[in-house]
Amino acid sequence: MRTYAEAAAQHVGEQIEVKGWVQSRRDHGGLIFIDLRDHTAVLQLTIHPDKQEAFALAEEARDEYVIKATGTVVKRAEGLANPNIVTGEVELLVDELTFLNRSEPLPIQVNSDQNISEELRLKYRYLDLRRPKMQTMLKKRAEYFSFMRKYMEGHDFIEVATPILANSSPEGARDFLIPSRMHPGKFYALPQAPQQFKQLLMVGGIPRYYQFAACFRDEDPRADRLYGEFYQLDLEMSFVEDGEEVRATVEPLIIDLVKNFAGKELLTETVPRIPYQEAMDRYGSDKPDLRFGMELVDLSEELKDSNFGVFKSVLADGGVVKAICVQGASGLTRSQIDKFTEIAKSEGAGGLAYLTYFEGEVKSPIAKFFSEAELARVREKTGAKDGDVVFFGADKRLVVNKVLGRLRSEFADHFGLKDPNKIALAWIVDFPFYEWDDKNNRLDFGHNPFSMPKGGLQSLLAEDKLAVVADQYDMVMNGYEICSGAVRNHNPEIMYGVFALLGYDQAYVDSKFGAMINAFKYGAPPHAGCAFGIDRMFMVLVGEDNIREIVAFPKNGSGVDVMMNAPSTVDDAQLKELSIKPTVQA
RNA sequence: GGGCUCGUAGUGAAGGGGUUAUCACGCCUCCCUGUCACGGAGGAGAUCGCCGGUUCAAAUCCGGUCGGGCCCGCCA
Repeated sequence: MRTYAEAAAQHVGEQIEVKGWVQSRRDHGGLIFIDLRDHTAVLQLTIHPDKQEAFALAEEARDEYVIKATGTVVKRAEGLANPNIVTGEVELLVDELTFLNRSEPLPIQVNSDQNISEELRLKYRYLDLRRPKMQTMLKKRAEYFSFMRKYMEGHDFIEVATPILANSSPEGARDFLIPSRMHPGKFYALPQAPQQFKQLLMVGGIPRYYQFAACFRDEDPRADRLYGEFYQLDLEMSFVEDGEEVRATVEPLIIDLVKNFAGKELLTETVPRIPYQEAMDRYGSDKPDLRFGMELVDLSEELKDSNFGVFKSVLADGGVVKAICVQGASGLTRSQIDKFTEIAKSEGAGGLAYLTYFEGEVKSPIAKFFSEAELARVREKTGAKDGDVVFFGADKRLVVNKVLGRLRSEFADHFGLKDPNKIALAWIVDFPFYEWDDKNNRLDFGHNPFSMPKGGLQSLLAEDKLAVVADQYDMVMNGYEICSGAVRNHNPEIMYGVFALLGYDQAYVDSKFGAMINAFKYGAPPHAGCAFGIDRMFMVLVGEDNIREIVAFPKNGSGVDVMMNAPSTVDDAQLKELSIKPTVQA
């Protein structure tokens, strides 16, 4: 069987057989056309009444019937070609027609561009996948995987599969637990990432490992975060002591993907390395979108003597006053500004003060609190021009950065500053090893407890534990975190040390990470690696803003597979075998 | 767990206290030999998510509830 695209191009004049779905049927009474669809194209079948059996069937054909037709590929007569389809120069003059399967009227239309609710698309995903957009997506995704695999193989990475039935990990996300039949009362867990296994591979003498790793986390989803399961391009390299070596190894792959797979333009050929603190100060985010400017400006010094009560008290409490200048924002309506204010509040701001520059004047309810000199300094430092608006954040540094960082992104969306044809990459480096947990009022790990503190054991002695820096790095693509990695801690002494600072003793570390810490005692090489969130990266590369668009069978926002009805109840016999007794009735 | 938002024939949308709830696609019947999102004539199909309240009267207003989406929390 030939594809329709081939048939059109190479088999004119020949007798061929085609199979496919009825895309549409046009019945002219004495002549019937059927647009037949396969995975390559749509081909017009022409059925004349002199082929009695075929014609009778053609009258019965409906959308999405699966049919087989034999006939002759003929060039269409002058003026009858259809330039809108690839097979438009030809048609199949049908001799015989067979129904391979009928179709009931469809719950969602396959041959239409109309919007369909995601709920229905997911319920009838097998129909949704027939649409050209989804067909293209799946093909593109396969190509994407192939692209990455070739690169990894070409750089001496060895693919190793690690267990799916693994152990519950004490830190991190919520686990998916699997009850053990053979060991009643005990549980496996699906891996949140193959972190420990890949480090053990390094100890096992594998020089470079990679894997398309399935990762499982039971946390609430987002538009850029799948529920339950997702894939990482997971990799690790032994005898690496400097994270730059990992970054330099994988960076060309990502650049190649941007330029040659996605066909997009890089904002800068050289990928900047931005220290975490600098990213927070300048962009208010550890995953800044660098396609646009609108950087945060610190005005604490310039406004330290202002008469504005809010700023005054914040600065007195050791807080900061920062601002972003939004170009052309003077045209925002009151209700639009209210919306941005709500967003600011949702991130912890008390309100949203601003200065509007319009027709040579500064207009603002708060302008009267500032002296001419102060206003001049604000204007100079923010670079505000006529038509711009300067929005302020005043609070503790962390809060201000978060609020203005979010606003920066929201304003960029509003004003269309996120060029879909451009990709901006950055490495964010030097993450803090520890951070302060406000809720529990204690020190906690910032990111990954397995990364090496920069400066090793010595660094842990620092007075300010929050100043300890992890040799850890994230890659950011257009404001999305697409990769996280680190130079790992392969030294048992330092491992015990980083946990000791949080009050965990040696026995605790042994009990939780026994296999790994034990392995480190037998000649573990230094190693480093990273993992790319490849679903999310694919989403950004193909310009989608919802990650469910690029997955064949995603769960919905409530973690439900609406097509398969998972999760579901199970037989009592199954539960009994697993020694499980539910405390709630579903 | 919290905030915002949406829910009207199979699908997508319009309407917004008062006659028979509007349109497009799809579906059914009939006509049609060059269409290609064919065309023409006719038809069926909706307890306006659910429950309650206000009212002479609720799809419309109010309260609750269920379901979807986005966000916060969460995601070492």
